[in-house]
Amino acid sequence: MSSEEALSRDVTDVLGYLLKRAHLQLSAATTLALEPFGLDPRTLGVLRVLASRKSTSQQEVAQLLGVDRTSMVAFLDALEGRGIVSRRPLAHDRRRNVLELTESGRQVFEQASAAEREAEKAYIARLSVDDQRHLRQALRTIVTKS
Amino acid sequence: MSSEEALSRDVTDVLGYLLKRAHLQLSAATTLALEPFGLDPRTLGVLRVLASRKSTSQQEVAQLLGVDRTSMVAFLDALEGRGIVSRRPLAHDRRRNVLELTESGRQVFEQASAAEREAEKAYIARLSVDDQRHLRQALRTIVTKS
DNA sequence: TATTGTTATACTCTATAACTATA
DNA sequence: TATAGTTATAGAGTATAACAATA
Repeated sequence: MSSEEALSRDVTDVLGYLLKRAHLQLSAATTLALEPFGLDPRTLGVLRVLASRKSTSQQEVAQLLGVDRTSMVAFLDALEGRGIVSRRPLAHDRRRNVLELTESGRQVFEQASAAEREAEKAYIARLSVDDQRHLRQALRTIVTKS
Repeated sequence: MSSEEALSRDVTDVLGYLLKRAHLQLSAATTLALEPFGLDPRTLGVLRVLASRKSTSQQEVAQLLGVDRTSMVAFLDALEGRGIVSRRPLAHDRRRNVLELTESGRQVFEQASAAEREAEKAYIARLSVDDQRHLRQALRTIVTKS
């Protein structure tokens, strides 16, 4: 590669910058949109996993979200304290906790999920509908391993 | 929004997840690719700014990269110690430091920049060339403010 | 002996405030 | 008084190690 080529590379040519900035910008917008519900994007992610499964353990949620199991404890302490999630030992393996959305937890989740979706829509509103679809699909493709 | 709609939303439908994961995955790959040069992606970003400008102050670099000016100090301490960047007070305003890539710094930058580019190419290799272009363009569009 | 949840700890990254030297 | 660089400090987020209860 010639020196001129390297020199001509702008910050907005660096994919890492673009992804980082896009993530930070959207994250800020989503955080704001979720504030009225007392949730942040990561906590909503926990609720989403719980909403999509009949019964889940803390470790299972952690693995699905790609976070450490120790990170789950504080999340669930807060969610349980607010009556959004119930946590009780599994009958036939008392090491595991069974996690479930409460009825009010499910309502909070659905409202907050809708707010998150609106924030995303607003963030990519400058793209055509086709470009929005292509962006999502391209990200899915590169993010999916193997 | 109906309950079924909210429930059907998978993690890979959430744009925030996709952007976060893509950023983390690419960041890991780029970090690995830059290791032989003793650089990480953010430090290479500093070098890129210096390579593209005749003369720069620490504050100017910080603003261009969107980081705090206090973050620059440690980066530049390390880069100066390795003889990659020179730092001297500006003659007619001795509060400011003039930052410049040294000759060997420029070589390191160009080699590392090429390695970064290769890592990016590999990361999005599963997309068609057209889709790669569209992805970059879509990200530029949404990241660019106003 | 291995696993789940928990706690304590440490490490990275970044932001805030205060200090210095210059202007 | 305002600004550039610096330093010290604190906060968020995450990872590691060790522990108790259970299998």
